[in-house]
Amino acid sequence: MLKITRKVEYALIALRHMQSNKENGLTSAKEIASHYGIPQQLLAKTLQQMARDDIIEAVQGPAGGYRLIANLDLISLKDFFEQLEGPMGLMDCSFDSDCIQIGACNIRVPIQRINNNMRNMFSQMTLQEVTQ
Amino acid sequence: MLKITRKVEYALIALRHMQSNKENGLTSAKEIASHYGIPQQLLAKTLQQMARDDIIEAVQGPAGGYRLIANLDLISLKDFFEQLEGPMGLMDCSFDSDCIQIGACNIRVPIQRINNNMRNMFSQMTLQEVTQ
DNA sequence: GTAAATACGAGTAAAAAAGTCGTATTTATT
DNA sequence: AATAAATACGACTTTTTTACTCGTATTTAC
Ligand code: FES
Ligand code: FES
Repeated sequence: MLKITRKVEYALIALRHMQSNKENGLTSAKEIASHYGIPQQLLAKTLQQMARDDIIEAVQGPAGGYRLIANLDLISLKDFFEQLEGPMGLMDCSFDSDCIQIGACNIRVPIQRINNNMRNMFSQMTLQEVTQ
Repeated sequence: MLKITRKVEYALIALRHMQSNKENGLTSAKEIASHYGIPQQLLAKTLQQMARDDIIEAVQGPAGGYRLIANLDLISLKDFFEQLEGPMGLMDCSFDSDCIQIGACNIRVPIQRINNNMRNMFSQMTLQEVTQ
C-alpha cells in the first residue's frame, strides 16, 4: 500500500533522463527504454501522455523523439501524480462519494484530514526536486 | 495509487468503534462487522492481528470479544501501517534491494528522499488523531 | 518508397488485494 | 457433559488493479 505506480516511476526516470540530456535535443522512447531496461511500449504511452499534458514535446518521424518543455520547478508532485493517475486519495471515498457505508462510517472526517496532509506534502514538492 | 488497504481501513473503523465503546467493555467482531457492513471474517483476522500486536486484547469464549489496551496517543500512523502491512515505501526498491535496474536507476536517491518525507509525515500523526 | 519514429485503442497477463471456507480452540451457559 | 458463541488461523478462491503487449495508423527524414 501507499505505492506509486510503474507508470509514474517510468515517467520520473524519463524526465530526469531528458533533463540531463537537454543539450542533446531529442530523446526517443527506445533510447530511454533500453538504457533503463523498461518496457518500451509502456514507456511510450507514458511519454505520450506527458506530451498531451505539455510537460514534454513530441517530434514525429525518424530521428524524432521527445524534449522537455515545462519548467519542472513549477509543477508540484501532487499535480504531476494526479495528471498521470487521477485524483489522489487514501481511500476511494476520498473523492468518489458513492461509498456504501458512507452513512455509518466513523472515520470519514479524520481520513479526509490525513488525506489533506498528504496532498499538502506532495503539493510542496516539485518535479525539479526529483529530477535534479 | 497511494491508497491504504481495506484491512487498514477496517482496523481504523474498529479502533474508533472500540474507543467510543470503552465503558461497555468488550466488543465482538460480529458487532462491528454488522454495524458498519464489513465482512466479518476479514475484520476478525485484522482484529486478531492487532491483538497479536498488543493494540487490543482478545477474550475468548461466548460473550468474548476485544478491548482496547494500547494508548493510541503513543502509536504513530507509520508504525500502525507498518505493523499491518509491512514496510512502507513508494516503490519496492525503497526497502527491498533486489531491483533489477538498480544499477542504471537515476531516481533512487530522490525517491528515497520523498519516501522519507512521507514516512516522516505519518510518524508525526498518531492513531488518536484518527479515532478521536 | 522505405524505415524509424510517435499515437493510441484494445486486449492479455500478472500481481496484489479482498474475501471465503474449513476447522480448531476456548469458555460461559445450561 | 453438551451446546453454543465467540476467537484463531491457514489455505483457498475471487475480484480488482496494475503491468504489459499487440495491431494498426500516422508522421517525416532520407
Ligand atoms: S468508508 Fe466510505 S466514507 Fe468511510
Ligand atoms: S527502480 Fe529500483 S532503484 Fe530505481
